[in-house]
Amino acid sequence: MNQTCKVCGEPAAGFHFGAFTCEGCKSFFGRSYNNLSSISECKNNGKCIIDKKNRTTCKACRLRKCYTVGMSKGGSRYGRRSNWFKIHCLLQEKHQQSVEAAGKMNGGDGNSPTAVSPLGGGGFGDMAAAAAAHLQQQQQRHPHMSLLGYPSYLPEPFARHPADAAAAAALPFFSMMNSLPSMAAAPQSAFQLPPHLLFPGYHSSAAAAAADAAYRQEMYKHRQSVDSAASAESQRFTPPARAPSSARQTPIEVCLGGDEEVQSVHSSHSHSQSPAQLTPSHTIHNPIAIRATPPQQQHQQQQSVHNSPLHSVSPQPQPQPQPNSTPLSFAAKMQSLSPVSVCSISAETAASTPTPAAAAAAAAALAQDCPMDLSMKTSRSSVHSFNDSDASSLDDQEARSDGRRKFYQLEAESNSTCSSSVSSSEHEAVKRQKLNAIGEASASPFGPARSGFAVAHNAASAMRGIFVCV
Amino acid sequence: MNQTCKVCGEPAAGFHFGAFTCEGCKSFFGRSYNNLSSISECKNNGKCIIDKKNRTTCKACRLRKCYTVGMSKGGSRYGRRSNWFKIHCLLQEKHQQSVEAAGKMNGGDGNSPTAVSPLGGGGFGDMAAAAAAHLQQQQQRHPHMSLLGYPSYLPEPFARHPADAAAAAALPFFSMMNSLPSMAAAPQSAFQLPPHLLFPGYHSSAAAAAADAAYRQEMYKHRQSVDSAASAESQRFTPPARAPSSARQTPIEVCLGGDEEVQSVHSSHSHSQSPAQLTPSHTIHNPIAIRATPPQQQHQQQQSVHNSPLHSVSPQPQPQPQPNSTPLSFAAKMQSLSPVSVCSISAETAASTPTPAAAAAAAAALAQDCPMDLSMKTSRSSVHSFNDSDASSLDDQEARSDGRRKFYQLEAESNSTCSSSVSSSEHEAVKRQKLNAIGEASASPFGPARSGFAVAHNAASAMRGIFVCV
DNA sequence: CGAGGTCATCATGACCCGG
DNA sequence: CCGGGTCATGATGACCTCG
Ligand SMILES: [Zn+2]
Ligand SMILES: [Zn+2]
Repeated sequence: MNQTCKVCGEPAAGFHFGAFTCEGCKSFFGRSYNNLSSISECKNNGKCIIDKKNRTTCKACRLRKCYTVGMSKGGSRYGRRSNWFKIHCLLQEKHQQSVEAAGKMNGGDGNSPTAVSPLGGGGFGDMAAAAAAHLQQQQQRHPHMSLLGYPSYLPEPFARHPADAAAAAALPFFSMMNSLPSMAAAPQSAFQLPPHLLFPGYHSSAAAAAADAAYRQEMYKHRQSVDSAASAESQRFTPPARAPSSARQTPIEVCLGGDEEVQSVHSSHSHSQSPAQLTPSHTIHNPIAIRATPPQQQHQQQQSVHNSPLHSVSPQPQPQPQPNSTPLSFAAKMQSLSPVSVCSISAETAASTPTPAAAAAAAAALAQDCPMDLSMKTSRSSVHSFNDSDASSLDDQEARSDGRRKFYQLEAESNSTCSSSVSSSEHEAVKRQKLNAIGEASASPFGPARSGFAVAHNAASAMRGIFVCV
Repeated sequence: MNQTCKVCGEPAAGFHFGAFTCEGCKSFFGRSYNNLSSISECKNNGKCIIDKKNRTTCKACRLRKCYTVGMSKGGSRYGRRSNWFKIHCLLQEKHQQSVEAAGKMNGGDGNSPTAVSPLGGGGFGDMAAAAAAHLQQQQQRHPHMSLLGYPSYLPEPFARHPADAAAAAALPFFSMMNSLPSMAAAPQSAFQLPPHLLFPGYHSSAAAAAADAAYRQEMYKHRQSVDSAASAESQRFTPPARAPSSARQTPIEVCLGGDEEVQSVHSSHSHSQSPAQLTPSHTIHNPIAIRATPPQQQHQQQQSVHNSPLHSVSPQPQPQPQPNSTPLSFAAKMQSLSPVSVCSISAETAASTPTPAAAAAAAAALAQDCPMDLSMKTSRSSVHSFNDSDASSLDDQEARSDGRRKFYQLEAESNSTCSSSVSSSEHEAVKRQKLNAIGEASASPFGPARSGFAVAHNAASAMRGIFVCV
């Protein structure tokens, strides 16, 4: 390969999380992404230069550089080929079709609703194809904005506090970003995916700026949540915890609910009857919900999904408390950006909420609780302080012993037969703690912007197995 | 106590190594002092600000700050009171005497040979008293220059390479230092000990600059030794290793030789007959060779030492290959500065070399192999790669398996009865490795300046139990 | 091939003990 | 009281397995 780590310059071990990185930076990103609390602020205004020698000296700048070079959970691959490869192949095909379609009949605003990629039965590209088909159906203006972890190109005022302004000024091409708002706000092609997802090693300045903004935003949110653990603003979306009757409204349960009515390709039902009854963490680690079916079948499935009354997501309520054309909405949108966006949920499901209002709530809750992948364990063989009081069915239950834990809700299986999980092994306890950490991080004040992307949420949640969480 | 750590600002745990520090900074200094190889260069030109948050992010700057606030191995205490307290009490007394003596008869250049402190039998202050008495006898111009780890105030050209110049410019009061060369080069009082040793918490700018220079010098030496592991310049002082016949010239053996003819107060002879025969590391950990005898007796001992033909150190050969008045000699002197200087040798001895030439060689060798205290273990319960081939008597033997190991010489006991140390426990192996590391660090190109302080070396080596190594 | 888990290794600092 | 040893804890990254 002969590539070097885009983060530290060491010889790269491969293409990890969307960029060529070494083993160390790969592990670091995998560890740090969900664990912002372990990263302390840079003491050098974020201007640290990361190389092989001092990559461990400033975790903030290292993570920032990870984002800058295009790393994200969304840039990861599922299956034998990388996401990048799949999307690249699909999108090239798609772009070609779109171009020739535009040249032939010149329809629409460029997002001509062409057929889904005939690239077909190869077995890859399905995920992006599904997303493309659905998003084209929805006629979204910025379909890629929250797809695959890539935030929008919208420039941000960058005036949260002086340090932010300084960091923005330090960005090499940020001024160029500001001078091209139209390109950023209104991409010409509906499937103009970010180049760093299309071509590894290539990262546009806009991508770098957006990644940097995403990183800073994430850190900002984290700081907010750390500083004010239980602020009043976080009450806007009160977690409906500990109420089994309101299970329909818990965020993850919405993700996983109605699983039985969706055919499962990599379903975990086969071994879900194990005596331990599979705690949620285990469930998350099941095969990822990427459909490996050909596009035609995928199309049919989507149609069926849309025909089902449970999946009536087309007329979304779109609750947007903020106007979306003022500069403030820009900031609000920026605030809703999350550096990592694809929420890998096992047991592929669709957003199967009974009512549109519930669907919107589910989308909002999704936004609140995602990203929620339970990646690498950060601690091993340590008993921790988790109380093994009775641990009756992690689902819809609030951890109540540790002061730092807020809540967590998670439906272990689609059908709620798993009401008595044993949670015996500490392995699961560790993962439960991770869940708590995620819930804690997601409890940050995150109000106005979350619903601003409800439409994207719904679009994503209508896709089976792919959940885009901003 | 209500003091704060002078390094990081955390509430201090006590007075450690010459400054009020927290537990962390104390441990860090104890670990890092002998272990420069574990400290990588600062990526921020040494301008990192050390506080509680980011004290672990830049070890170079942390260690530099440790030196800046006056920490040194020589600042440590032996006994119930701290070194600082002892010297403080003695020197205050001494200074008072000197002042009133100067006011009365106005003799000499301020170093009036007054009687040694009558503070006497209290049991503390003896070490400094001995040093004071001897140094007054020798009429050294800069007696404190290499005493107790405090380097001279000589300014340095600071033009090793551009980074050095920048670092020097960053020093707050360095320009002031350059404007006062006379004060720095010729202290008015013979016992004008550095204020940071007299008053904890007080650090003059000169002290800070000198500490910084010492730190940079140490790092420079280390870098040199790392870059060119076996450079030609290091051959100038070939270690007389592996030759038992030349044991008289091995550096440490010179320190410890002739021990039987010096009365031992805290001698380790009582338990030196243990079956393991006490590897050198163990010997170093014996009670430190600070005389606890009253000054009068100390005075007599010194006299006897000087009367002995073995200790004819008064007419030192003073091999100085460089002239000592040119600017180059400044740099050379600066190069000879070591941040930590008091070499605590167990089994208190005097420099008992047969010939003056050998005494000079011993001083040079001392300078080469000190500091050599074997402080805290850095690795535990790891077998390492040390070859346990036969390990016959660590003394005067060269470690020959590891490529990075250079040599080490150490006389375990004064009388060479310990020719068959077992070195069975890996505990000792670890310490042996530390010895190797020290030898490695001291094998750096260090030529012209070492002998430049031969007079100080001899003065120090003539003092029993206190060895000043620059 | 890449994601994620494992675990040897190391740095850190709170704690303890001996002098 | 301080130097130094101990060791629980956390971070790191090379290596491995699985899909
Ligand atoms: Zn890297
Ligand atoms: Zn400190």
